[in-house]
Amino acid sequence: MTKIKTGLPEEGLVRAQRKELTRQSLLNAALNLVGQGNSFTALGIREITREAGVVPTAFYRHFRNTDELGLALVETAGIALRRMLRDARQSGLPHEDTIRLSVSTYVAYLRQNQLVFRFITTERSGGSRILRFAIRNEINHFMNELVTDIRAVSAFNNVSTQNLRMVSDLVVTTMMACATDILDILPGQPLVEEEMVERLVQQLVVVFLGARAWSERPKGRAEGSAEKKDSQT
Amino acid sequence: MTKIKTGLPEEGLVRAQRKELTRQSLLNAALNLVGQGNSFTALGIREITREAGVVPTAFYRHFRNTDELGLALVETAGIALRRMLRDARQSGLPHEDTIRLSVSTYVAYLRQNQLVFRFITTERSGGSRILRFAIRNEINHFMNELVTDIRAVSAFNNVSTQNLRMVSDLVVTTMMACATDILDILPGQPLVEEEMVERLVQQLVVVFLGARAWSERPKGRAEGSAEKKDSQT
DNA sequence: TGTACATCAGTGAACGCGCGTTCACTGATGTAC
DNA sequence: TGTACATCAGTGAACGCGCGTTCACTGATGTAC
Repeated sequence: MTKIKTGLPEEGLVRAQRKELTRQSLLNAALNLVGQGNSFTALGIREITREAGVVPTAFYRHFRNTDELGLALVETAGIALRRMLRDARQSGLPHEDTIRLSVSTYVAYLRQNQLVFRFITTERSGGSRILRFAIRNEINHFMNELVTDIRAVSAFNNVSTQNLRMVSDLVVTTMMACATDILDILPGQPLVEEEMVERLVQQLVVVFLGARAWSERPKGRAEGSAEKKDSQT
Repeated sequence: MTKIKTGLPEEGLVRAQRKELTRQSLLNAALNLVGQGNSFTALGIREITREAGVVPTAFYRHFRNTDELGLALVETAGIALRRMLRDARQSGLPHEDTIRLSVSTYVAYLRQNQLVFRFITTERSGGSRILRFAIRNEINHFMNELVTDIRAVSAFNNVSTQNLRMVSDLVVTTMMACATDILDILPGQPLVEEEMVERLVQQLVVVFLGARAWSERPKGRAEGSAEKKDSQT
């Protein structure tokens, strides 16, 4: 009998593909459990494999321990973040409408990758040391890209890199904090979410206004003496 | 034989006092374990009692479960926060030097109550639902007091409460994020800490500059049309 | 003050349970000829 | 194409261990008279 290639999932897949499928179901199982309110740190191998529908020992074919699985999840989150930035890079100026648009993109991604983001926000400070640093690293990458993006905006092209980093850090912190809040509200409360999104928009506007004022302040002239540029190209 | 009252600890204490001592050693044990890098959520009763030097079953004389102990810790943190605000309330204007002073107070408190704050920052997003909400509640209290304090500053006395809350939320978020970072660096790196403190100061300055610009922006006139007041009484 | 009884913080044995990890296995898939 | 062997993802039994919780207890402390 020759190989049958049907359109069904599971059938007609090579061994490596089936293995990858199991791996994914383990990752999804962990995310689902975290989504149900469990702390990832407290998850056990048996718990995860039970949720994934495989035998406990199958776990070891894919990961050495739960930390290794966690690192794989961090990578997933990093990919999502980078994808988001690519999508958001259509806009330019940090004015209120642009910010509102970017925030919309952001919140949409939060909702779309709810479980991964919940994992990130909870384990960023609560997880094991290795996990925390991996996540912080991923967020740093995100911040660096943000620096590049902000630099592209004419209003900020005379600000020192160091100050840009400081501001970007502030922006990212604000966004992450909001993610925690949004992901914690129950699904049936769209009004609360709207309020939170509006608050985030306002806070980011405040930050950017402050950043402009900062770059124009008389004291630290190291960053270049900018004249007021109400650039709205 | 009559009661002997010596100056020694443990001796000459009434039963209730001895009980309170054990309770405190349970709380401290949990904090120490969290400080050693453990996630509070993953702590067990046996682990805590072992660290405290009592038998596992003694735990139940004080708490029904670890969540109840966690709530007691949240309360401790709340007290520390309020004490800090009282200390910091000596200053007035949100200018760079004042902010630097407040931040110094803040960081000193962080160091002084290192374990409690580490507990707060890790469990704020990583703990059980009940714990997360208790912590958020405590932080909200903190924020409300901050609103009152900021309102007292002349430069902001014409800003709507809603906007003040939005800005205060931003301030608190920034401070908490910095706490996470500072508490995560190793003890022997004072330089890194200095940098982090300086960054926090700058970020808060940016936020307050932004807040002033926001309250003066032409769009939303609901907050009152403030003239520039470079108030440095 | 002294005595007799009550309280209750902390003890220690015991329980059933789920955990992580080992091991030898099975049988479908892959490979060499 | 067919055959014979190798690989290896997933299985299932078994292990020793620490867990949370129960229970009856002990003996110092507290209270009533």
